[in-house]
Amino acid sequence: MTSPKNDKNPRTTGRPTLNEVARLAGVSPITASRALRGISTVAPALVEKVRQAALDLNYVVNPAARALASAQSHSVVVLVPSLSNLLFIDTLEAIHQVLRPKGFEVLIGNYHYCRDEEENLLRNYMAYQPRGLLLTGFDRTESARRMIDASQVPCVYMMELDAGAGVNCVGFSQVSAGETAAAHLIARGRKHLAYIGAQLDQRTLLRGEGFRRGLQQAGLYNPDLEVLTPRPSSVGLGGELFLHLMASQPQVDAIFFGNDDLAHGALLEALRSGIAVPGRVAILGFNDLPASAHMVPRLSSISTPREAIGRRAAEQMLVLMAGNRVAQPVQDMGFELKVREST
Amino acid sequence: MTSPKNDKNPRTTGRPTLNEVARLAGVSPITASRALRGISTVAPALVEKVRQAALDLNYVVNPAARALASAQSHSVVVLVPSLSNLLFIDTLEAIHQVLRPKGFEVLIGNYHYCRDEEENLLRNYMAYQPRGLLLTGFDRTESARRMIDASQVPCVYMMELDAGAGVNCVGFSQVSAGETAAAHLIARGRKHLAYIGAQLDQRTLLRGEGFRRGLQQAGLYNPDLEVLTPRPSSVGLGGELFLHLMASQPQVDAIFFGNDDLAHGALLEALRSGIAVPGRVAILGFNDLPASAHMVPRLSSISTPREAIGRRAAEQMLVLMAGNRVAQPVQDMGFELKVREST
DNA sequence: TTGTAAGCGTTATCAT
DNA sequence: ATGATAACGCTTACAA
Repeated sequence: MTSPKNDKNPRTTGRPTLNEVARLAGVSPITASRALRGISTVAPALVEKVRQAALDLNYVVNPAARALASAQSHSVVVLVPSLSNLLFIDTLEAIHQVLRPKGFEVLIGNYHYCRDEEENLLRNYMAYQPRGLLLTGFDRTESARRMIDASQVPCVYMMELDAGAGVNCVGFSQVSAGETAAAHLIARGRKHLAYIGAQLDQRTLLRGEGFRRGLQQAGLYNPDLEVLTPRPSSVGLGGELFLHLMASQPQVDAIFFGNDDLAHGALLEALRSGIAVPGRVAILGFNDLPASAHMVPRLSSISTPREAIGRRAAEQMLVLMAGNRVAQPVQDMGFELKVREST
Repeated sequence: MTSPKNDKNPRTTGRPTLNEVARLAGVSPITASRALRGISTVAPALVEKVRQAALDLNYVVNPAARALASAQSHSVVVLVPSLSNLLFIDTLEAIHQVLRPKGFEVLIGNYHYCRDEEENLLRNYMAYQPRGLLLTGFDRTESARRMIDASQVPCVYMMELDAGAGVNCVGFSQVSAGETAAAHLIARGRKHLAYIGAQLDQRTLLRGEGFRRGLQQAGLYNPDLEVLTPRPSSVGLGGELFLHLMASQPQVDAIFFGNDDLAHGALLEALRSGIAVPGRVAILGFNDLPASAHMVPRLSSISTPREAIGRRAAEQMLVLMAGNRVAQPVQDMGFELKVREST
């Protein structure tokens, strides 16, 4: 004489089921299912009834049952090389914002700029039968590549651009960002331009390549002024590398940093040791973090559309997961040079 | 005459099932299930057989089927108020590090310091029947609270401490952190001490309260020197509030900032406008972000054990999810005052 | 347009 | 210690 469903049954969750919604709405379960999923074959009046019943019962679908019945999960895996970089946080936020309202759950993996770790994460997350893969760049192990191909799971690559057949990617040209940096500093009349990059991931390398190319075209390239280290990028490291370079190559009059953290460190050490910026040396950053506009002097930087990249990539993913081909598989979201006081 | 299972059936995933493993091992599916789950009633010899069969077939359990049958997922929901703060990133990383190897998937929700958004996330994520909840602090809507209680899902609260019965929490006393800040600045001989806090979450308020208490005990409290704004915390805002306070209350000779971002902004603006730090005004931050030690002057700050909090909270959760009670439900991880140049 | 029947892959229950 | 059986809550296939 109590509640009709057995609350003590450990196999139930105690939550209302689609059956109960259907009963309350006076339709069959499958009709309720269709109504709730917005399948057009259901009469508007019934849809309304079912909606109301679901609301009344506080019904939420059981994702496990749905996934089992349809052999499709609703999870999308996103793999990024770092979380301590605001860059990827902004991108992740945007992805969440697009995917969550559509009922997808986002599984985040951080591989700490390590190819093997990315491969591992991929292998692990594949067990969840993800509906989609959002990956960062194109630099990964052969096994990882094979897993992705073999899985047949739709994949969107973020941050970089690649014209390969069947590749969906959203980003910008890292190389031309580097070229733009070079052009800007050269236009400022600088003659001894250096590049400082850390955490040598593909994109840092690509930017350095663009920068070098720009210098070469102007006949200003000097390999001694290229500082590359695999150490993880940080404010402290930026300061350290800056001081070392200024001491060993005193003729340097402009430095392009692979990212803003490094540039902040340089600015701070310049202040501490009385090196005039941009008087003696111009400093240009990359990514345009929120703090950059407030540095002393205010840091010129190349602003990257990380939020837009996340949004667009997620939107592409939605199209792909719906079984369609995206109209424009390669999306160049560009970048913007912000000229402030440091250059 | 082809493969025994119909590869064209859209309802299957094409992956090997427990049934096939069982068949290969020559046991019943349930025995295979038990063997794979490490349930002790299975004979060692059979366990070995099943293990081998699973390996041979490259079997991975179907999480959806498992969740449906057992009414238990393997996902743990973590809700944080922000991701743009390195604080929570470090905590999340640690949580992942503990939970992922144990086979749990971590679902992250960012509620942007908004109680209603937290409530929404909670409601949404509850549909996944999470096995555990890792929440930030104790300040939430009544509905959220009720949902948590009603769900019976084990919960660990991070960042703050609370001696309530049956509450599992890992953090430190925000109030005594504030008191420590006051004591330090007072010991430095400062007489006009201000508190600047933004993004008025519970913890910022609590720290302010501790700071105020410290000042009151020394007879140094002045309500005019308490600047609280709900605007989101940022470097830019810190600079702005700093300049405004110094102009309106020129007697101020020490400022405790609710977090390091704000303090960085203050330091930068002090530099720009020639306000001597710590000469004219001492600046103390909170959280000790990586950049703090490199500011000019180097920022004194209260360092918080965010990584340890995440790790410990996840470990508590593991205990709880195993159905046990944690030995020490309230874990004070402390904090550490780092005295550098700015105070 | 709606409904019936069956099954997705796993685990709980209860028997042996 | 092992197994037969019946769910778990939903969706696909097909029928009406």
